[in-house]
Amino acid sequence: MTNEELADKLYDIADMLEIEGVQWEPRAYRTAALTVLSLGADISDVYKQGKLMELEGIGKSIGGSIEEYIKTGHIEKWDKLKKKYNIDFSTFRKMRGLGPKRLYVLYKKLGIKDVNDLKKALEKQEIRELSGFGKKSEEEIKKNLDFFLQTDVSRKLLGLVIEYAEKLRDDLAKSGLFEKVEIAGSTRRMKETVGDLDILCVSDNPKAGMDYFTKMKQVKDIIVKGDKKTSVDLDAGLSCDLRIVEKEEFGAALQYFTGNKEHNVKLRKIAISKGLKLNEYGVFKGKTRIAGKSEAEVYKILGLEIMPPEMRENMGEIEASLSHTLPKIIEYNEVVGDLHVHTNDSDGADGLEAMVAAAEKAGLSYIAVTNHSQNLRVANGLDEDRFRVLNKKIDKLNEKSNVKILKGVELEILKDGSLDLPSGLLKNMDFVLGALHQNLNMGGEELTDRLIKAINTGLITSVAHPTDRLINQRSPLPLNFDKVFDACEKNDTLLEIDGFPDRSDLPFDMVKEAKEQGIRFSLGSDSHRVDHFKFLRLATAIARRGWLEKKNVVNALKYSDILKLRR
DNA sequence: GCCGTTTTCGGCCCGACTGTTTTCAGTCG
Repeated sequence: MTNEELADKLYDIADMLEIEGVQWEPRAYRTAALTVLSLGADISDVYKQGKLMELEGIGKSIGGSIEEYIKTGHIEKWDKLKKKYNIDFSTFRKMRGLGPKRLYVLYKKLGIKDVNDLKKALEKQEIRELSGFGKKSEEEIKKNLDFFLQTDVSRKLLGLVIEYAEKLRDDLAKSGLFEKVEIAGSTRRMKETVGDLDILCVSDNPKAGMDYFTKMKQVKDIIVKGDKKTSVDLDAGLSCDLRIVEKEEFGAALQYFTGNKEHNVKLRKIAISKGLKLNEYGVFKGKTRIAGKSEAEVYKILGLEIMPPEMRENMGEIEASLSHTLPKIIEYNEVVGDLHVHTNDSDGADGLEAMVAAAEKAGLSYIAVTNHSQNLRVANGLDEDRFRVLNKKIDKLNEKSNVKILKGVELEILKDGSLDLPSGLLKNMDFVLGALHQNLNMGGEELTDRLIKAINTGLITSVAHPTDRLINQRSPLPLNFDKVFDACEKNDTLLEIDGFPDRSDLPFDMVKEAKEQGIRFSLGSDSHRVDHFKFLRLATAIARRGWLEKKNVVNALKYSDILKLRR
């Protein structure tokens, strides 16, 4: 049983209760479902620790249902409701345009249970005959179904859309129709994955602005179009909301559309407790706007210090802000080196000199060249002799290079926890990334012991991409991270934040946890070619989302100091 | 059904857009 499966059940119950016309329960179930979804840990572990009821939005009744589901695999309430409403809600939730109420009408009148039934009914043009529907509704549903069936609905990787989003922003700005253009939403928070793009503009001619937007070459289809809000599908396979507001509203709107949702809900409640109202147009006392021009002004009037967008995930930042204990998180320009770089000596595409030149162009003052070790044959891993040759080459290049090069390795941690290269060589390396790549089909406990044994050699500087997850492709390894963190703390071993888009590993919530235990981090782009250095920015974003300060990140050290990391 | 910086009872974020409705419900974010 996964958190996602449980969340689906809870969302189903919410949908079915909404059909029943029940007043507030659906909201409670949705809150609980979201809590389960965004939980860092496995829900059954939380249950075993007896901490279910401590979770936000989970009380006696829903907590009981979760317990029932963990123990039996069923929730009686769900079973009962599902007998009345045998609809494939979870699939329809991923499709746009049909909510519980209209799904129920389709179910009752036409017997539509799932996407296949819907397709048939559309072919027969039955839907337009229903009261409350019409020709336009039917066409809209068909359009949404086609889009759903053709498009990969999973969230896109930030690293693959951020430049596209920035170009879209710049193209809008170049039109001259907008006073301001700003990216908001999860892209502004630098979340690892992005569902759609949110762009916020100021213009005194919204009609012309929206016309320009909907005619841009990136726009494939218009979903809704108004003066304040327009939604479109883009050629990049994701949708985009454009909002246009007045200058005086810009800060409130930027705050609102940056989110995340739970962060905003909490802010609104604070506003209410102060007798104020917060919406995307400002902070209001009665009907008078008392703030809204800038984000800082909005936070200040609510009694909060503003925090960077990366921190706005309702992970304690509002409480820290209220108590004036927000950390000063690391700035992008404070990261001066990249500590995970490959060359064509192992599986990179470009040579050492080219990579160093690209690093200089990226404004870096040093890089660690960390090619794979011999056992990773698929990546052309290097043996001891080849490393000695490469290291000599690095020493020579270092004499004339502006960008300093650390002699490194991304070292295989073998099946039994031993290291893939002799310790004599490793002791002369400047930076050793320990990595698990092979023989991963063992139990969590064995895997944890294997990694800890390697850490305890004291020869590993940093643990590469610690969970080994690949977003949308591969689950994290079943490691016991409490134990791994303890081992890192004891050996003063770093954890890596790998910024390669589908890795984004360590994930930000675990970064925050490890930081609280005093562990330090290394950041790496995991570059395999000259244009990959841009991923260091994504690693830095994860560091910021995990509340890391300058002192927690070794990439903020000078070259001479980073050499001292090795004993 | 959940929750508490005026509350253990009585609230629950709130606005934009669309279609089919003649004043609003459904959906989305």
